[in-house]
Amino acid sequence: MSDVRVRFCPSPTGNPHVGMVRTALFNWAYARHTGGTFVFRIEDTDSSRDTEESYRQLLDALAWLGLDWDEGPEVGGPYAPYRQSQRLDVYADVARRLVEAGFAYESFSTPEEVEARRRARGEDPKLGYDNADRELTPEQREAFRAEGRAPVLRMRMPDRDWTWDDLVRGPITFANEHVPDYVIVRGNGEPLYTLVNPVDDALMHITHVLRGEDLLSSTPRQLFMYEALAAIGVTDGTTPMFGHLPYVMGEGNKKLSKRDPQSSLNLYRTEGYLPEGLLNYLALLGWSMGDDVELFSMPEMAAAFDLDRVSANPARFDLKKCQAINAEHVRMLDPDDLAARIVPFLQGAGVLPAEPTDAQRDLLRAAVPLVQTRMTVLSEAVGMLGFLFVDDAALELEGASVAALPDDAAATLSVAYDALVQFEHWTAADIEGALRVSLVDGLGLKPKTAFTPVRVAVTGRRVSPPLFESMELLGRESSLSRLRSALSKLSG
RNA sequence: GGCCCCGUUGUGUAGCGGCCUAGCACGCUGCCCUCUCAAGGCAGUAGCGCGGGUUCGAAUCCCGUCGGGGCUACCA
Repeated sequence: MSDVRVRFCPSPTGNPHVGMVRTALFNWAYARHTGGTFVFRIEDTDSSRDTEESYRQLLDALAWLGLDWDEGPEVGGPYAPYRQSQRLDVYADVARRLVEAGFAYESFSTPEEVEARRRARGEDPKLGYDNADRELTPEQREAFRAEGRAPVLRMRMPDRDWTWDDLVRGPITFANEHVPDYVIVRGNGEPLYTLVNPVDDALMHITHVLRGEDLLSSTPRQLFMYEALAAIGVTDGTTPMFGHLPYVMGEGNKKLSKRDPQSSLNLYRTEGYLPEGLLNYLALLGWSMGDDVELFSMPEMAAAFDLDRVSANPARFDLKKCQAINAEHVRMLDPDDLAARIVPFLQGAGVLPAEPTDAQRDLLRAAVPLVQTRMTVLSEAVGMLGFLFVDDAALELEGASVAALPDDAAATLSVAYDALVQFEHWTAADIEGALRVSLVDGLGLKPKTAFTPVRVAVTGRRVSPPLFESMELLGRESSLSRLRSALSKLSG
């Protein structure tokens, strides 16, 4: 095992989204590539926004995706607990020591007061906090408390510039005046991200921080936090390397937001994307393997993943491309595996019962090769294969498909029935042969014209898996029964 | 407004000074194959934001400019 320690530390708010998954994936891949440790930490210190349901979904999402973590909820680890809501005493202690050492101080100013002061000085009110509370005397602080004010805690930023060598962007510098005395603890005593994130990264010995670009500007303040933590003896002073991942964009030029339906991981799960397909696509958003290879498994990605191939420019989420990548993964699946993955979708649609019979499982397994190259997502199996499992009497003929049939469709069906009913062999090749002789040769129809009415009669749709193979799987009795039934519907 | 990041076809990328008359994939268009739809095969479409430099030579290096995005909270 290498010394590399990376982490994925989402806040449990709302539903898991694809941008979050991409961040998790890159961290996971880097840990697996380096033989390091992947830490999963829950940043649930905002009691007003965090929910238990969101927490459960987070665990469920990573498990479904197969992004296994080495330390974190449910598996534990040397720095447990990994839910920040269970570590509040740690942060309270650190905050107290930061104040005692002079790195942090109590601040009573309200945002309105800060703005008013800046205006009075003829300054831009948007400049933010003005360090007014830095040197309050004990008497002044008492006076504020007497007014009923509860102070926040702010870091006392030293007067210097901040530079680091970003893992994906190279050297980045922020000038001193653009890094404010930021708040680390709320007036009500709740610690903020600005405190808990670097504290835990330091305590958990994180070596590489790979996170979204939105956190770029908070890096300077965290750099100082590391120094402060070392100075008060909380850590040994090691600071992680930072790498800021590009945004995942939605439609237009906006960052993909949680509100955007296209960003919802659950959507992709319910539509039947394969975890490996979704992850493969997401990997392409900001990383490339090179050598014109863009189709790979997660073990292959882990073997190849390196930070120097991570791009800094924002990538737009392209559903079409995502579908294409997923379809490739569907095709790469072993048919038995595909069949097993399809079962829940057929069950969910009521096509299969909760406990499918052996005959149903065999039929599905036999049918899978017919649809494997035709599917983009698993949920499509319901529409493609449903006709195989429904009772003959319950088969519904799609209205539009029936309407598009030519006028002589009934006659075609009649001839087809007569040709097949006297036929004892029931293999795809025999069925095809019989229908070609009777319809194409006999009636002089084009193959497409000849077979479409039969297809609609047997499968209920104009578009279906290959007809003759489908009829073989369906069996002689069902096939003939459906021809009879369609014939009477068309004639009547 | 200030700060920071980003800038190769519609989209994602390869490219890290000459192999680029810019490659690959998705998309789109056409053709082939064909029992429908797919898959597959073939062909086509479209790009280095702009302007200066540096250099014998720039998509690749530098500067400027324009454009896009993010941050600017007692959210993360």
